[in-house]
Amino acid sequence: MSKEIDKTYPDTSKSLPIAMLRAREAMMLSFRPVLAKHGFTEQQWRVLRVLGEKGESDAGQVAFDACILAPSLSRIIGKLEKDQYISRFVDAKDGRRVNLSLTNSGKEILNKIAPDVELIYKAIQKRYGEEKLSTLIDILGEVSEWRGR
Amino acid sequence: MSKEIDKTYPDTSKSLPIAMLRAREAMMLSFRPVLAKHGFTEQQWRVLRVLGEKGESDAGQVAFDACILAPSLSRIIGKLEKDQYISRFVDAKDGRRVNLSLTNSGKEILNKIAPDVELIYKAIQKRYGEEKLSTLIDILGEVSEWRGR
DNA sequence: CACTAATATTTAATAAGTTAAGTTTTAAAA
DNA sequence: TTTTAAAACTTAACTTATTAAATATTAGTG
Repeated sequence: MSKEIDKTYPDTSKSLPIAMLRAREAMMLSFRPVLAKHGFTEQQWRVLRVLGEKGESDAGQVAFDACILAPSLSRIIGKLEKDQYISRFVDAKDGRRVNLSLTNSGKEILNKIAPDVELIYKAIQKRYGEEKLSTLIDILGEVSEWRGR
Repeated sequence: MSKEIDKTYPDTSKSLPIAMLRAREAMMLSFRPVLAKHGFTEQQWRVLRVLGEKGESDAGQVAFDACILAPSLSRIIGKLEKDQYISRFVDAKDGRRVNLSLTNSGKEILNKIAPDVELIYKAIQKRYGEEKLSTLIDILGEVSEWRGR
């Protein structure tokens, strides 16, 4: 009877959450400096992008789309509003809801930064191939539906 | 000439970083409560797991393996050491390096929590199939090599 | 209509992420 | 050897994440 390691858990290299973390981090190392150059964090950028895509959306939906928890979003939109990139106004029909949209200034900065970001994305696509990345996104999409056993 | 949207950036649904964020978040919604039940955060857990796997490792290596930046790790190991789950000692050969390892208490808690975590992982595997998940991990591994354009 | 429950957001407290700067120790150059 | 540069880690300052609690509004009940 050898003195073995009690290994009831998988190697970290086979951990899905860690694998996703590493892959994401590798990409963000390229994206972050571009955003930083314009004075934005990745979270702020996600909020701007989501609003640019949807035009107008309530805070809850933006939180979901940008993958940011409500409490974090509250402060993020607080700053973006202060900096005049977004507008915040209470919904007319439901006083609990807060609707958000880009200001002109917000649209301008979005269109200004987007090409730089897209450039990096294109380089990634070129290296790994659209098919592989699209497979990746598909599987990630499926796994995103996971809602606990 | 129609009044089109200036769309030089992709839909957020096609953004790889966001896709990875959402997929990871879906999983962590299952894992986090288990860790929280035992009083650990996911980052603390990653540190414990990495040390359980490697036995002993310097801070820089642990930071890489656990996907945590050095400044964050400094604080995390500060707490784990205070709580007696890990030992921290300066390397004999290189005075700059700090070596880390699990205490007995750390090993115990690791072996106590691991089965609960593994249970969830098995459920995920059962639902999506090992092949698909292994494809996912493979592609994520490739993308992790990305080092800027 | 009064009362209770549910929703949407915000505030608060603690932990972690990110960038820059600071320390200490080692390696390399002059 | 003295000086400089590099490496490993820590500290600091600010932003974000996470959980829980608080606020305000709407919806549902009796």
